[in-house]
Amino acid sequence: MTRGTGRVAGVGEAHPAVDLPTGWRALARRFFDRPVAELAPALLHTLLVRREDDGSLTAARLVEVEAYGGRDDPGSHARRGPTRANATMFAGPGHLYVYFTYGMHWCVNVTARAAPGEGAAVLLRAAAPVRGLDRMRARRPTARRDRDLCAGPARLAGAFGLTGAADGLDLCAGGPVFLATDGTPAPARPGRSTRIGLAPHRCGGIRWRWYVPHDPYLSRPGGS
DNA sequence: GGTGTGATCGTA
DNA sequence: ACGATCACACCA
Repeated sequence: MTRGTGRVAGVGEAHPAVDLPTGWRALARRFFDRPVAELAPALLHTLLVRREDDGSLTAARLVEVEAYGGRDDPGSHARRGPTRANATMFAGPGHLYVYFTYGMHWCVNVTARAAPGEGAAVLLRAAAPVRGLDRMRARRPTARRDRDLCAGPARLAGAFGLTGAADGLDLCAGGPVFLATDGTPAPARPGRSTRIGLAPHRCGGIRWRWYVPHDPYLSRPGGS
């Protein structure tokens, strides 16, 4: 699968126009074109949306994200410059960066502005399902409760059927995957912590995880 | 509710 | 070797 062509596995060619529910609007390039630590908390309460093959929408509201930067960020895939696997982190703001980890899981990021020659992206860690719950359940039969469908980066990727085939997709080109807002603002006082799952020497003391306080759909209870 | 562990493979 | 993880077993 070619990168960034507006195609996703199991999905046809990019569709130029998407009929969104009343009050929803797709996020434009300028939304993503800012420093990653500013973009990340601004993504809370926005909607990840996928237009399925049959025209139906799968959507979930983001409640937990993490920022990953460039050479100065010891926890980032981009810390050592571009490689085959992390190339999309260097593709400019508003692209989908999907990577493979632990030999079996996919995780989804949204790229942000970065310094010249550097990369940056926001890991989508958890979301509250909004539409297409049946399809999410079909893709994730091991999820016992609906609150487990998108509670975790690999779970979220699984619920949306996003794999390496979606890596490099442009989120601002009318393609099958994009972000939208229904007018719900990001929390004025988001929860904040260090990032999850990083080896101690890679944390760098950086508190680049943001989440919606007390939200039931977080990847870990209580959020902190 | 919590903790501990095996699975599994592309990349460096 | 090592992961920006998950599901399940087991204990409480």
